[in-house]
Amino acid sequence: MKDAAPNLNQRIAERVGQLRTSRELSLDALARKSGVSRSMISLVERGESSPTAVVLEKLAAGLNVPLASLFDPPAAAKQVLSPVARLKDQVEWQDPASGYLRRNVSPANVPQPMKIVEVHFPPRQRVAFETNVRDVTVYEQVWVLEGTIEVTVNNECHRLRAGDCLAMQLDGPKIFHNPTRKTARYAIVVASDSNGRGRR
DNA sequence: CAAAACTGGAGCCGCTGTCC
DNA sequence: GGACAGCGGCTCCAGTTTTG
Repeated sequence: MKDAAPNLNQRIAERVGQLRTSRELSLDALARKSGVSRSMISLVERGESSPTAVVLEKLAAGLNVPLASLFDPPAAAKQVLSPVARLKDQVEWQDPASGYLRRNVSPANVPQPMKIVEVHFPPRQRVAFETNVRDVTVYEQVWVLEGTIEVTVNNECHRLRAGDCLAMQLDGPKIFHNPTRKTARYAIVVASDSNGRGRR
């Protein structure tokens, strides 16, 4: 899926722009909320930059959505809401910085509070999310399917092997690290407390 | 060391609201 | 209606940081 990347950048661009305007945030306002410069946000919204996972996570926090929902098609495009997401239709995105590959497994835009994401995490790589506090509570569970990863949440490091599952809340910095020489594969289940709140 | 990602400042342009 | 100010979006640029 190499040629899908520009398409996906376009999708992220539309999605970020749509979420920002729906929250009535200017570039400046989102820049202040997310900690990403407005120049960068402008580049992302025009699809002229390949943002890293760290930047996207900051933007997602500023927009009060889970990172995974930045890969959903824009609301206008959700004409047919299928409860099934076929493998070929599941969006894949690769972090240009670490090379980690994530796939949104869950069907896009279904009105449910949880999402499943599959991640292939390259050997020796490390991704540090700052994870700003959101107005809504976001919960995550990481279930390791293959290999070993270390997840540091609130300064506590958890070494997870195949079959292990870690539950955490997205309200502080977290670091994903694969200390081994083998790609790790894990599933993330993300759920948010989206009970209407999130207005601030 | 080079390239890419990223930041922050400055300037330009278009739109909108207000005042005379 | 025209002048003006304020705001938002975009672009350019110089500089820093990170990564391979």
